[in-house]
Amino acid sequence: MTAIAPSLLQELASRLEWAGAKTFGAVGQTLGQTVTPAKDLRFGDYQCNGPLTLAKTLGQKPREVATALLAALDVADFCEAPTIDGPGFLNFRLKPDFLAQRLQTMQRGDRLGIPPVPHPQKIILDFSSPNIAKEMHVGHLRSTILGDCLARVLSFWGHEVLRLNHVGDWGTQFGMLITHLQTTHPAALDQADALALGDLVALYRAAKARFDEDAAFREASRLAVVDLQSGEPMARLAWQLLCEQSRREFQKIYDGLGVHLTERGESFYNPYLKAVVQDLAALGLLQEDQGAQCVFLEGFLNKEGQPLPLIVQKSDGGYNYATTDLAAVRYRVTQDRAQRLIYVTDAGQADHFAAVFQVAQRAGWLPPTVEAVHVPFGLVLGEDGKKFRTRSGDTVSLQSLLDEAIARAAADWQSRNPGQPVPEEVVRTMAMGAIKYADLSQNRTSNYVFSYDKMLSLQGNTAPYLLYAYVRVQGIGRKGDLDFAQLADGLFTFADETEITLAKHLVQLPEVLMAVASDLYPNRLCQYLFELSQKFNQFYDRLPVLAAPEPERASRLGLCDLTAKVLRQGLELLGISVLEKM
RNA sequence: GGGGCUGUAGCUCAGUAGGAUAGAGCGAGCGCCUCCUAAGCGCUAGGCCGCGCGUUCGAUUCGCGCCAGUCCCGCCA
Repeated sequence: MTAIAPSLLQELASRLEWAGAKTFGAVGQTLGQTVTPAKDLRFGDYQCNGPLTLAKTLGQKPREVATALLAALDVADFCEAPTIDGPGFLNFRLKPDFLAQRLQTMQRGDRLGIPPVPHPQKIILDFSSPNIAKEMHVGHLRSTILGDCLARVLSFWGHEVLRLNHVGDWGTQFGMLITHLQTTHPAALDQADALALGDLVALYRAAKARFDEDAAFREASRLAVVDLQSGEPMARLAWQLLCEQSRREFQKIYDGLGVHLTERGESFYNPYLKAVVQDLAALGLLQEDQGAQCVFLEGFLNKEGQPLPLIVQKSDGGYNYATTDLAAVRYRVTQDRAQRLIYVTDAGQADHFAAVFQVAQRAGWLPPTVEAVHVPFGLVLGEDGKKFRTRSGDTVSLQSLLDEAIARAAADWQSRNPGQPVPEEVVRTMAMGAIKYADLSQNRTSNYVFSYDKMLSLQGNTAPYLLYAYVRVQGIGRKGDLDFAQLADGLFTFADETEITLAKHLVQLPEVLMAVASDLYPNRLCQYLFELSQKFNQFYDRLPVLAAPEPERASRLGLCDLTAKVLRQGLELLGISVLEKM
């Protein structure tokens, strides 16, 4: 008997695929893709609806298809005999013996029994990407949190993940800013930290306003960009000072969130921009339109039905973000040798990335062997359902948002523990966990309503609820004081339904982590962990652990220990640290 | 005007390669601590799955058309 895959879903899929092919030929192979976790636990643990669909193609009755399939299907090593129910559903139930054995495997391994993928990929994950000379704001929060979580999950599977911070450190805004500073704060151009970053942000706004209304200023700014791009020393120095200052501010936030990134900003690709345009021209993809160099897109039409252009060189000869992104794709494929490019940016950039990927493919820079994918996400809204802003209408700086979450978590803790000193680490962990979990637990494609009260709540699908479940389970483990390394086989026995329910949930971890790695939806992992906590709490409520007789006591301690390990690992993959006491 | 995303319980949201009685949390009501942290658990109430048409044995899911919200739409990123 061959080994059973860590993902039982995948194991069932490949067995069904084999049995389907044997019974019905090529059309039967697709049966493997029709197995899902059971919708209702009364039906079993996994279900396959394939026979109903296949029956139509084959012109047979669904139940006949199911019966024929079962004759060729052997899952007896981990499932009870499958049943055919309703119009032709196949239902599978895991064998308790197998469950016990699988839990033991998870218990003993340092990776919860999940081996890394056999063929790791080089993956570039592009996320966070704030703009130099501006403060990070709530809009950067989702990219940073989502990107970090995806990086952690992909790394867990053994992929080589390069986390790139594609910071906005180049282009028109620097021309504006430098020109404005020349007249208002010349010291900032050649002395480090002459301005606070907050002032810099205000100055940036002022510069933008001048740029929009003052033609002379616009021209001066344009010349400043030219200076900068040609490497003129004074412009270069000013640019470096501004970048350094911003970088330090960003780092404070990344440190607070526990997020690591490699900075490789837009300026990095500057030397490659010219070649992008030249090579597009050589490939015959480039056309001039109103003075700009464009690639006309397939499938993107304007209101007259004409193809829309992707501009890669402006009429003034400058390059833009499309050029940079094309150069980046090219560099990441040829120099970094990436096999998967992932961009975590807001949904508003969907068209832009679709256009860039299309042009890169047509130019041959993005071969079919490399997957490029935009991971879009919705807006962060305030509780009024409108864009998240301060009361005065400004965008909320990320630092103030994090500080506010910590302050509220501290106040909440104090109200429940009057007169006691507030444990800084506990409060910090809860606050950061709450912010991350609130974001990650929602389907990223929808807009998300930011609410301190909800994310910090101890009830419901929140980080504090999960952290508390972990604290409870660890409390038992400490008192139980069992050395699992010393225990022989046969640790797990199931006397009660809640134990089996918990056990079945625990063994589903691999298939959930696989789904997150392929579909890039972290909310699935959150859902899994929340359900795990609920199932653990039900078990905890119903059954004694420490006071139970052997062998139940050791088995239940084993379930507690494994639950703790899965919770800790799962939360770590979300970028959330656990607490031992609350 | 064109395109993307979204529309599911009072609120915040899951879910669906088309399938068995549509799920959870919060909020509301009721119950459970001589017992491992009650920051917990159980029960009850609450739904034309935005609207209409179509494909299908079967549509919340797929297609088309509306309606509403939101974002994007050649030289910002």
